[in-house]
Amino acid sequence: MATVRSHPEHEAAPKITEDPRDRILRAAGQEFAEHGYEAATVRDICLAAGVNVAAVNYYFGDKRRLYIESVKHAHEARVKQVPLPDWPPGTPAAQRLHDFVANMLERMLGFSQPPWQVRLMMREVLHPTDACRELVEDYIRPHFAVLVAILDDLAGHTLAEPELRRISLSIIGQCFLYRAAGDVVAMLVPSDELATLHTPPQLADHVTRYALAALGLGQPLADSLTPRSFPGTSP
Amino acid sequence: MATVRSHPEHEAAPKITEDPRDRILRAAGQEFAEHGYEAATVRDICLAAGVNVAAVNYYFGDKRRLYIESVKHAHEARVKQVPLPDWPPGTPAAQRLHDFVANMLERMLGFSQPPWQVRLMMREVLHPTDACRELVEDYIRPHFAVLVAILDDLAGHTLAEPELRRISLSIIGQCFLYRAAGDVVAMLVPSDELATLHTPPQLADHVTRYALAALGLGQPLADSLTPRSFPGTSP
DNA sequence: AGTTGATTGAAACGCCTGTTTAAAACAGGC
DNA sequence: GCCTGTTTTAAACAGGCGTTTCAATCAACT
Repeated sequence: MATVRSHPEHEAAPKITEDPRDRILRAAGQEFAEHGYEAATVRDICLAAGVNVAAVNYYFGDKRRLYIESVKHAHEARVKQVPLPDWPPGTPAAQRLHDFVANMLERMLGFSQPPWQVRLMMREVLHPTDACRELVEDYIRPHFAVLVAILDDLAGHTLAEPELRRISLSIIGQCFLYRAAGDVVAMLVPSDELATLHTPPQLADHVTRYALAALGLGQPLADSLTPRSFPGTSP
Repeated sequence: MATVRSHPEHEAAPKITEDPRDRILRAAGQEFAEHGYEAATVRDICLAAGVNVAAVNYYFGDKRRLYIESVKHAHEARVKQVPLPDWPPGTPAAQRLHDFVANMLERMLGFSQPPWQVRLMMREVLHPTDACRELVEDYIRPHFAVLVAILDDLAGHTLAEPELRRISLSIIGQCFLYRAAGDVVAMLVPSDELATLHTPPQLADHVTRYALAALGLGQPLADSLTPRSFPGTSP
């Protein structure tokens, strides 16, 4: 039963991952991300990983523990892939906000990394299981705290924490929509507009401008040409 | 076991739905909403509906068609339950925006109706199937158009359609987050704060204020006490 | 060589799935 | 009453699921 690895000598063969455990973890992540926990089958995972069906029991015990391990695996890989910028002291809060939003969007939508990792984590967010609490504490809450701190600076420390949290959630929600409901967004927006205006960089600009304008720190999105008293009444 | 029918003549007994077809549809909606299409089982649905397993085949053909029918069923019920306000002419756009957001939040989060209907539709948004296109065309796109029109009025017809769409999506995203990732939000926000500030009415106020401020039509969320040039640098 | 213990392989185990069958129960018209 | 068409029933079907078994294989050590 003991999992004794058998690479006693040189372990410098990082080209192809020949460790069956890692192969299973990666294949499981993709299958779980694509079909969900219940619909993904152990047989398909093992087929994709090129191992026998008994391997998943040998290395992980059962399907549930394999799932939890694969979520953690994807999560750790993602943290390494797209770390938050390390801002030098004195970086303006407005720029940090823009960087933060761009980073979040790149992490959620970017093509630079395999999409199944984010899809897997997204499933946990939408329908939490045991693996979710760990995900929140290790990954989401720290990011959330950074955003709250940026907004606190941005507002000149005049806003209470609850209000900062609400604004943070407003910003996150805008990014989240594109990740979680991207297919529907694509149906609502003309395809050419989607390709030009709804890319991660463009969206980062938009969300940041929106937030800054709402805080009274940037110029409003609509440079009011109508009287401010009854702005909406049609002429 | 037998569901004895005893209303051959007058069918004016709308209290309890005794039509097996409707019972199956409702039970299927709940099961599909809770577990998803693949994980929900025909047997559980029939058990909940109090009918034999063969009934689903008799009335709907197979599981897939039952699913599509149950999505449409829930969708139609929801449209009747929470209709958009019918604003009298001259209603200020700002108020229409607030009403629209409040309506959307009530539809997504409100306790006044069974939650499984929205959960079912949410699944379609997050992982579209055949039933999704119909949902978008009949339900989502008209609502989206209303929001775009409100924002167009609000901005005094100075913004281009693409920009109006982006702002609309920003507003929708804020509401969407609470519905789709509500569990994670609850982990990030203290529970007392959640109960007071993150209720549908409170959120409607917040999202509306946020939007109005961003458009330069309301007072900014942070009444800038810090210089506007480098607002974020810590003192 | 032979031995040991970690890995792998093919096959089988129950169990549950969606779907179908054929007979039974029912309603209404004669 | 009998007959007809619709609805409901219990039982079975073939197939896929997660998991287990046990013998075969392999690498390393004596």
